[in-house]
Amino acid sequence: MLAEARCSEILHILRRKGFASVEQLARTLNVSDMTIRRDLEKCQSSGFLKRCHGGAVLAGFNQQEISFEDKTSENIEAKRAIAHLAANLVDEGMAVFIDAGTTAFEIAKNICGLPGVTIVSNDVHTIHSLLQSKAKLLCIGGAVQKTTGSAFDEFAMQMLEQLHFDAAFFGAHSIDPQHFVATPTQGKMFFKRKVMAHSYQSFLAVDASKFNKNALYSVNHLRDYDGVITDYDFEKADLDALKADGVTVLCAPSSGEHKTESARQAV
Amino acid sequence: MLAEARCSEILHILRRKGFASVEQLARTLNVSDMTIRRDLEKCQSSGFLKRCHGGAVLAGFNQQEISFEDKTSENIEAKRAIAHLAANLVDEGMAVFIDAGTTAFEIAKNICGLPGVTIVSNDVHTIHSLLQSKAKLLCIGGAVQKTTGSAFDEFAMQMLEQLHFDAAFFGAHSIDPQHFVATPTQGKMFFKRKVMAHSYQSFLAVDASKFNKNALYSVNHLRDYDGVITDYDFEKADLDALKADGVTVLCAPSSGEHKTESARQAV
DNA sequence: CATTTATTGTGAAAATTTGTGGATTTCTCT
DNA sequence: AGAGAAATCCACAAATTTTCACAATAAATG
Repeated sequence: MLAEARCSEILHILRRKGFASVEQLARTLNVSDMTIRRDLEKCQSSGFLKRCHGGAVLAGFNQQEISFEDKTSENIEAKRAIAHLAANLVDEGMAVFIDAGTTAFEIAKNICGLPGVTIVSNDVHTIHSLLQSKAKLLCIGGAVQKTTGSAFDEFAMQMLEQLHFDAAFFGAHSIDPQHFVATPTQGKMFFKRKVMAHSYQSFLAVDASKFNKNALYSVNHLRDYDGVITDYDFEKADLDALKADGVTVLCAPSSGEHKTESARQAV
Repeated sequence: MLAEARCSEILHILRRKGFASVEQLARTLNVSDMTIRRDLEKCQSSGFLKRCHGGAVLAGFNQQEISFEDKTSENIEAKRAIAHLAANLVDEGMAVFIDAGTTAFEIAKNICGLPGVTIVSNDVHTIHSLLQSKAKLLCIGGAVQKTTGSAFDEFAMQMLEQLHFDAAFFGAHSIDPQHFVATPTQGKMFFKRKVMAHSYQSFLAVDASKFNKNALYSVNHLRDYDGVITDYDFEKADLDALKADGVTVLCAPSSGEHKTESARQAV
């Protein structure tokens, strides 16, 4: 049986049962458990399932998935470092868009103390958490997706149409090897694009775990951002490839040295 | 059974029953109670349930969840009673607007379990607290007032313009002796009026403390509502005055007897 | 046909999860 | 308030799963 066929069989089983153990799958498909683990790893990075100790669950099967991942996120350190770096890009009085997700939220926490800053977000968690801060808050309305707590429907788009940000900070679901930013939801794709179109500057904040993964909907390219803030510890070759692609990288200190390639200062 | 699957099973049980004991879960899932405790701990940190001595309750329901509200509102008992009464006015599949404030929020908690219900609110607290519920959520966007956590600016008005509710539940700052509902902010006045204009039915939910107070902006009259839900223990003379004014009063049980004056059933 | 490349299996070390017994805390009831 | 019961927490051992490096196998290439 081909590897491809095995993967789709795994997904098929998972869709029926919701979850499956490594041992079970190995027995069913007549391969070693190591092979199953490698298959699961592959499927996970394309976003179809979520790996867990002993097996895997279908992505979105239990709503836990998202918040679980976020809350227990190991790389909260990296996110802090990224947020710290991002904060330098914001000045007093700016109107800043904060994307949904924990990475962007960390940035918001770092800048909400600046005088006269306005924070705009479509993420209920972000808005709710910043109620006690000094920042002015603007909540993007719309149907709220329960798993993420964010809105990105037509209402959100419509409100966006009437706004213009000094800067926008985006998170990302994944960045593929060709340096395209991707997301698993169509609505999010359109929404993110429109936010970018309505922002003077745009920055992408991604921790190392987001690289070399895939998702269905391609949002845009890394070069479309004024800066990509990350803690990923690039190989020299990778950095050269990024530079050749016209990508501006701002490396967060957590990964060691500062590797700021043609970094621009915010206005 | 996988740990992940076990956690989602726990949540599943909890959603059905509201509460589950450690012992019970351990028996059902064939694991030790220590394991269940560790699972509950995990689920709690992702906010899906609230741990308590002997077991766990579903987050967003009973007591615990409203702990932050508790401090701001003394007469939570009355609000519960009012909310309970209000819940009878809502049926499956309805689209319901929930006003900003703790009274209306209590109502939201009471109806968010109904199948197919859509909750619409301009209150960040309400939306945020209902993320774990079954209800569909629509967040009214706009500039968020820090003190109340709600939006009622032009953006909010604009979004409202495109919505139509089956029912709207309002709170109130004050009700003056002439039975006019008042609020201290101009924006809120216009907003509330527009919500009412866009709702098939409108109900006012007010605890006893709101009566015979004043505020600058007069929103409308008690008779403009399809029902006024309260725990206020009216004198006979007061009730007659209200009836003479054409007001429909629905008294919540907390104040003793049911005094439902020409109460209407919801569609 | 030899060589490279990708895929799969194997075993040992590392990490994670689970159960157990005993100390500690919390709850209940007088 | 205090005794007794129940539940929780803690630390450690046992079992299971994962990871890593490397060997074996199969497929592809020149």
